[in-house]
Amino acid sequence: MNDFANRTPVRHTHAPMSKRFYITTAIDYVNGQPHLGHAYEKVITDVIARTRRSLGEDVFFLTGLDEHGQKVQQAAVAEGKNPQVYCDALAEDWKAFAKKLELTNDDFVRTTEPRHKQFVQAILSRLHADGQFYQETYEGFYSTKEETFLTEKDRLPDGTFDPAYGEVVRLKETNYWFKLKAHQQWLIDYIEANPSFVQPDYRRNEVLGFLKNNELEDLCISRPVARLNWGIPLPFDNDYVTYVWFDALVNYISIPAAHGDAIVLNSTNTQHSTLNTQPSLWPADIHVIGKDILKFHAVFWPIMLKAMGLPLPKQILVHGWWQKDGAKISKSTGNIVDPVAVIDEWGLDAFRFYVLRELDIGPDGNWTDAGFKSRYQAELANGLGNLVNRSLSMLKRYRNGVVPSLHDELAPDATKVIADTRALLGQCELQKALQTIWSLITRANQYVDQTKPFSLAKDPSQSVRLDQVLYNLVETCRILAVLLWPFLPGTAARINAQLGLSGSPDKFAAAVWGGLKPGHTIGEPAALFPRKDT
RNA sequence: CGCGGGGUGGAGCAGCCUGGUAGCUCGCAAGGCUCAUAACCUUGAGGUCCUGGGUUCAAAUCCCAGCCCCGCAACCA
Repeated sequence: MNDFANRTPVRHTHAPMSKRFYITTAIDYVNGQPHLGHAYEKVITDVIARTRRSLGEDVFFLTGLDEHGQKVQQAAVAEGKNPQVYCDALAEDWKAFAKKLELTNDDFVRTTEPRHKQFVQAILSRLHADGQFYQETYEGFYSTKEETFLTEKDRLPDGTFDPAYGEVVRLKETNYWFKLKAHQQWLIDYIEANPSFVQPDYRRNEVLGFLKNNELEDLCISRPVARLNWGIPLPFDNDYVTYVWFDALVNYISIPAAHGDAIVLNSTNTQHSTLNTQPSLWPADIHVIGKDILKFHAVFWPIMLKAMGLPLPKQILVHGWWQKDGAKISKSTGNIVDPVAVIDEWGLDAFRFYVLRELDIGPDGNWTDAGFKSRYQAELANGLGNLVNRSLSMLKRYRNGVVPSLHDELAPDATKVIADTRALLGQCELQKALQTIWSLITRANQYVDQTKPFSLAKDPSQSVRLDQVLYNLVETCRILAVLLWPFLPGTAARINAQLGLSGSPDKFAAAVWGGLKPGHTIGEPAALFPRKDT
């Protein structure tokens, strides 16, 4: 379970000073159950991470948990537990969830860990010393029930507040604020000059629209301990804890710091350091997030980083939300998809395939059980599974499983698909990549129909031709395993095993025609995606 | 004047930025094949590309106006 951290030092020794491909998911609020949205974001990120590794890059993939805040505190108290004990138990569930999804994360951050808290305090001290914060007293309407300040927007048309807020009182509270508003124009200029910073483009436009039409307010970064004590104390004022921004977002750099990233460690010092500042992790290459937290990542976070003197992440990749059966996913109405239940029934790869194939990164999507079954049956069972099964079965039956001489009739098609897939993967076009890979499956199935190996097998004079056809088919299956590995790692491994190959098809470099050697004996064919007749 | 997303053959979608025979998956119909998970291959039927204007030699695609759906705040990715 806790093998994440152990991988990192090993990789470090290989390339200690070169920039690694650093990709993150948002960290999830621990006080909730993992659901489809969480699974989706993690799977997307995992596929990108696996893709980069397959292409030979040194990758660091981070995911984790946000564990501070009022809700956790309250929930823990309600159960009569210490908040840390409460979080520790939940964190095990989330780690199990990551394992269920077979994520290849290199670390798993928890914001209650000392390594994170220490870094947060260090960076807060540094920024405080730099004069980035100031204190101000805010007076406003406060809901004692919800423990939150209300704004004019929360007023009902008749001027009152919704009864759900309970008693609303005027309250004065002094807090620390981060100087955000001064950087508005800088951020606009930056986003305009860097079109790939926020993707897809329509999300970028949304951010620019927001920035151009609204005046930024400075960011309140603290809460009095009297109101919230489950948080990281401000190092310069123990009467406060830091609020979510300087806690959760900072995970993206606190973990690099914990791994010795020089550029991040330097940022906690006010004086210039002679440390080697050659980057190893930071800046992140991609932050994968949901559309709901776009503002935090595309507005607050860049300005925070600017204040810290750190470079900005290269890209914020924003995905959409899932609906189920055309309606909002809602626990209260029972309109939910339980990813664990789906995985248990259909297998992890079927789940990964559906969410990646059904929905492009960006738009909202719609989960339907019928659609899931349809894709499982049509694309996985009848498409991929059947092609591999029929190809290997014929080699087994007609040639006793021995790979014949090289032949390259399908090589041009395969090579084209390999090149296209590679280009699409480089752009994180996961859905289009899958469509492209499937075009090779379709091509191979057509090839069977056109060449009729089962007929050739009945005519001894066609033996050479049969060898040629069989080689093309089996070699195509081998290449498919390599192309599919980032998406369907288990299936790719099973194809490889059925081909009698050792090792994992996890290197894109192996996607070159002619990899299967004549004389090699394949393993036993077996259905990859058993048909489900229910 | 809330904001955002969308209206394309029976269903679900792509195309629209960078105008030029309307494409994909599923479903349906007919045919072929039998190696394979009753899977595979071919062909076909089926579309006022929401409406009305405009620009253009040419608009699903650009511009204007309108109509209609769907989300919107803490269960939230």
